Amino acid sequence: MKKQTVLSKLKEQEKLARRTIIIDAAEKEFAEKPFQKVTMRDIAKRAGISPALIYRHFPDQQSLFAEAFMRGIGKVFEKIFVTIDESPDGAIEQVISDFIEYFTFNDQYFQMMMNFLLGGPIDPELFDKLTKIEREILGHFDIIFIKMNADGDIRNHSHTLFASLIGIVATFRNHPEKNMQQVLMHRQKIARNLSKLLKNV
Amino acid sequence: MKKQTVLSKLKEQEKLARRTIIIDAAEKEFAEKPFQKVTMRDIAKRAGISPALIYRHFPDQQSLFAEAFMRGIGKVFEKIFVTIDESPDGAIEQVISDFIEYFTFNDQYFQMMMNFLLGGPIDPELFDKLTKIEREILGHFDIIFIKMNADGDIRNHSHTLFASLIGIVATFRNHPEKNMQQVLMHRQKIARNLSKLLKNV
DNA sequence: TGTACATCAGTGAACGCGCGTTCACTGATGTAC
DNA sequence: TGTACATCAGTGAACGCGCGTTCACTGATGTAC
Repeated sequence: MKKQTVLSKLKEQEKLARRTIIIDAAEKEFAEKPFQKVTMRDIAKRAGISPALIYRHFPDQQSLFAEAFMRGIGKVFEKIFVTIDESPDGAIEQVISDFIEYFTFNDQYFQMMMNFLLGGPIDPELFDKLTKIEREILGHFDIIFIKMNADGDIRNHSHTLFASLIGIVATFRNHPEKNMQQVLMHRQKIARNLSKLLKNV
Repeated sequence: MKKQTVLSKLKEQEKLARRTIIIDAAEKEFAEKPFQKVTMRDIAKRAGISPALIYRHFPDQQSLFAEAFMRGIGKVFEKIFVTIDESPDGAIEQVISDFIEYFTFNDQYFQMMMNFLLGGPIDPELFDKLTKIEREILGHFDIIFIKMNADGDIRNHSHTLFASLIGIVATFRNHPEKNMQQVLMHRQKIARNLSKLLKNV
């Protein structure tokens, strides 16, 4: 292997490492305040770099936020998908409960998801990525209902499940200083009701 | 009746009329673009007045938006409440369908609702009003389930219904230039599935 | 090995814009005497 | 009935601030000869 290649590989890694540092910094900021309030300056400060440097790694704010979002939700859904795939009956209760729990303790990502869903027009490339994720989720939800031998339109059930989960997290939230455990319990209670309903399909 | 009283009553009416004109203008703007993009200048222009004048009637932007929102959703829910009250069985399908239809064609208000739900801290007075509306809605949803002789925790069913409705509207939306009728049909399809599930409670 | 030049990560300050809100002022109408 | 003064809706322009993004520059490291 040529020396140049080695060096350029190191350069690549370095670049990647910097990207990671920036995304980490962004995540930390998101954890502290609503993501709408997180500024490029905040992130730069947290990462210990100049704001301008962020633009050497991401074309704009939306791209950075999107990448942080992808990385964030990637983890949960991988776990959820494994649960679905490995369970003989699709483990609907577990899936619902994991979904609720994750988005309760990572509200940043829920907020971002809502923002992508509700917010106006976005970059087409980003739109494609999000559509792909949504399809993946629905695809796996289908598996649940197939394993349950559900009657009727499987995809329709998946849509119902997905929408209801989103709705539960969107609707019941931190009233001024109600703590997170209470919110979680309330959501889980409604979620259990939902599970029960969906068991009869 | 004294002349002064008459005059001051007219003054009052005039003032109220101006308020109404401003709210109307705001609603018209909301109908044309996502409410986040509607500016005070836009509204003033639409109402044919100076931006500064708005501040003689509303202390700030949030108050104006909130009032427009209240007026907007007030209409649907009144109608929905009547449906519930007058139907022998609570008319759950009708209620679900009306809810979906209204928020499909009045997405502005849905967006505002989401904004209040998700957005951080708001004026306490406004918060109270919104909480009151939510309670009213849940209270009427309770009536549905009572009329249906539902088993188990009634309020929990109402929460489930409310959350799912919100979720359906939040989740399935205008993909770039999919027309509103198609979106409505898709939502109604999921909503019918939800109705079916909730009939078994 | 030494020198001139290229590359490129990295920077702090500045640009530019949007937008809520306020300011200082006008002019019409009402009121007191 | 006429005059001086008060009130108040209404205005256009300006203030102020936040924040994404870009600019012009620096300095370290690599490369060619």
